[in-house]
Order: sequence, then C-alpha cells, then structure tokens
Amino acid sequence: MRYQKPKGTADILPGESQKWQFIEDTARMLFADYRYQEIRTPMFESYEVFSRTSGDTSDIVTKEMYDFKDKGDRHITLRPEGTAGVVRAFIENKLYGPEHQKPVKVFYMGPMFRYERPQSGRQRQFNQIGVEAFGSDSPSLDAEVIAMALDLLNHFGISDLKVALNTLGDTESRDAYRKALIDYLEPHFDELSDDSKQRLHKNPLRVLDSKDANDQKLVADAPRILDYLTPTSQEHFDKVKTLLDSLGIKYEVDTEIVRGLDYYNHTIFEIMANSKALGSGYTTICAGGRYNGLVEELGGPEVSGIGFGLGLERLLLLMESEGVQFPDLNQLDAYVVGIGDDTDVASLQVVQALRADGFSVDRDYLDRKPKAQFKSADKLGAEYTLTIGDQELADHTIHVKQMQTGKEETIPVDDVKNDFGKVIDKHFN
RNA sequence: GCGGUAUUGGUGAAGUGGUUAACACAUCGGUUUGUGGAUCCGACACGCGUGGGUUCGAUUCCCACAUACCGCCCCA
Repeated sequence: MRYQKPKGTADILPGESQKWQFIEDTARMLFADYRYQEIRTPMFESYEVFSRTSGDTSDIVTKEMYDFKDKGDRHITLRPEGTAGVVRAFIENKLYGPEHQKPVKVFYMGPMFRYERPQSGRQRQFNQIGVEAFGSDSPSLDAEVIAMALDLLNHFGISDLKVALNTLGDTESRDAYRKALIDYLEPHFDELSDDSKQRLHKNPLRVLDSKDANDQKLVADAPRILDYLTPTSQEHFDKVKTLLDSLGIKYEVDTEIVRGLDYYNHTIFEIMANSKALGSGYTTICAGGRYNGLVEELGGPEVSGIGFGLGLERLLLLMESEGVQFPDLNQLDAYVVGIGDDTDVASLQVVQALRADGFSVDRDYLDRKPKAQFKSADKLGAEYTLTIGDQELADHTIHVKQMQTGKEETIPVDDVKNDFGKVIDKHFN
C-alpha cells in the first residue's frame, strides 16, 4: 500500500456519506426554523485569531494547533474550532452595523483540525456544526440556544440527554472567584495532581475539571462560583433557568463544568448523552456558552455573543449505537436492461429521458448478459426494470417489470420516455 | 507527548521458519447465448502494513517506522 491518508483523517465513502448528508440536511432545516443563516469562513486563519481567543494557556493553543508558516512567512493555523473565525468575520465584515438585525444569528458546518492522538470519535480533522448569535444579552437567547441544541439532537434521534448548566459570571464575578479558588487550593498544593499544580495559577478553574480522583475530593469542598456572582450575573443566570423551566427543559446545575476555552463567561452548558459508544456514563456531545467580550478581544465593538458546537464524528457514533435509522436518499427508480449491442443507443435515450423527467435511473455499462443485468437491478433495489431487446427495438416498445410484484408489461417506448409516472399509474398501481 | 494491543485477498478471517497461504462472504463467469433474490461448477493473494536484520531459507523470529484501536492528557 503506497499511500495512506494522513494520521487522524478519514475518507467518508459512498454509503457513509449519506449519513452525513442526512445530518447536514436536518441541521439546515432546523436552523432555518430558528432563523440562523449559514456563514462560511476560511479553514485557516492567522495564528493570533486563535491564540487571542482561546487563551494562551489553553491546551488547544499550547499543544493541539496545526500551525505553520506559509511561503509569505505568515503564521497560519488550521482552525481548531469554529467560533474564533466567525467572530473575526463578524468584525471584519462589520456585521455589527445597524443595517443588520440583532441578534445576528449564524451557523456553520465543516472540518476543524487539532493535532492530537486519534481515538475513536476523535480525529485530527473532524467536523463540527456550530451556531453563534451576536448582539443580545438577553437570557432568552441563552435559553433558545440551549433549546435549539436539544431540538437538533432530538431530530437526530437522540433522546437520552442531560443538560449540564453552569455560569462563570461576568469578569468581576470570575475574578473574585478565581482568587477565592486559588486561596482555597493553595494550602492543598502538595496534594494536587501534577496536572492540577500546573493549572492552579495558569487557569485555576480547570482544576475543577480534573479527572484525578484525589483532585475531585479536594474540589468537592472548594468554593463555588455561584457564591461569587455579582447581582447582575446572578440575575442573568436565574432568568436563564426560569426560561428553561418554562420550556420544560430539564437541566442540572453543575458548578464543575468549565469548558476548555478561556473566552466563555456567564452561561455555559454541555449536553451529554448516555451511551456506551462514547465510553461509560454520560459523555459530552455538544457544548457551548456565552462569550461576551470576545468580539472586543478581537478588536471589535462591545458586542455579546453566544453559541455552541457539536462534534459530528461523535454524533455519528452515538446515532449508530442508538440504532437511528438513516433515510435512504439514494432510491433507484428504474434500471434499464439492454440486450445486444444494437440496443445501446435506445437504452441511453430512455435513461436520459427518464432522468430529465426527474427519475433516478441506472443502466448497464459493461455489456453484461440479461441475467447479470437483472441481478444488478435487484441488488441496487430498482423499483422497475426496463428491458430493451431486438423485439422491442423493432416494435418501438419497452418491457417494463415491477420488481417487487414481478408484474410485466410491454409498453410503447415513447409513452415511457414522455411520462413514466403516468405509465406507472396506469399499469402498476 | 507517554503506555498497551493490532496490521494476512474487495470483506470477515485460519495458518506455518521450508514444496500449491485454509475456509466463508462478496464479485465475475458457466449451468439457463432475453430476465432478479435459489442450486451446482469454476475463477479470484506475483502474496501475508513498510524498510532493515537474523537464517541455507521468513508471511511466520528480532529491530525501526507507518497506520488503526484502547488508556493517559485533553476534548468534539
């Protein structure tokens, strides 16, 4: 085997690609209902776009970015996530301008890149669907975004879901909490795991997220962000919860969810699914939150934002393990069997006439015998098989067989070419 | 970046330091030179991930590399 795909990438082959189409089509439909419009931004950006927004100490920036110098000596990064590029585009194209309805609601779907060790559902090039909404501080928007994420997952046939909710408050809340957390953890420094020792000063919130059992014990008694919220932040969070209640959306406030990226504040959430496909217990499938201040961070005006991202490779694993039925978008209406070299032209004409009429039609291209052609028709699941031989050629007819019932009729070929639908109605319904 | 397991045809796989690398499915052909889902017969690895080494001889032993999967880290 001479060439292999790069580590951590995947070929999505025919058959498999249909599942992706289903997911993408479903998402597009739903986003249209919520009035989110598609935005397509480059797959690579200046390094700074991500280092600025994700946080210099975040794992993404420090070790997972695919970055390189291009021939013009520009420091380029293949996007590791969707938000930063969208925010950059939002600013660069001045979508904050008065001529745009607020909030500006956009979605994207496409590949992201992270340089890390591949595992099931985790690749170096992976795909995400995400949404971003700019220009409203309203808790209703927080609630709507969460509701939409759930709605989307339900449309994908995933039901056993849990919403974990938390708030990081505004800058003031977060700074106060950060300080309190450090004060609490400092005396226990020696007991912390090595990783958490690292995190303590760089990003103490991440200690909360530690998987280390001992860390978790310590963290259990740590101060909680909820006790450090400013009145405004508290009010915002309360409102979000009330709104979710009013929609009948169940959630659990989990003060230990933090998110890997530095730009979040106020509401953050993770939607988790309970499936063995992604490991034991509940695993995060979709995550997002508010990022007021991110637009400014990238040089834009003071505009708030909120969004979520959804990993499609994981989603697919989940859907497959849940036994979700993917619709067959590739139904074959008719297969044309030509018998003998002389029928080649007539076969082509019939095939093209039916296709022009909107039918999905295939034929034999290998000069195979009738039996083999019928076998193909059967294998491909053709609803009808149309046979043309010397007899039909002479009579200007075509032989139509309904595969499921085995019913056969000989019909003038022009009728079939002009209106195959009518022929079906008349002879087979 | 660290640790573990694996890598045989289109697919699932068996197997051995030494003449022809099982078996099954799929595919193709024949049985039926104009008809599907059945039966029977036949064909189908210039070759056992790549590169080295050990050996009289390696797909089988050793080393390196690549990739996949699992765990850690982190996360989608």
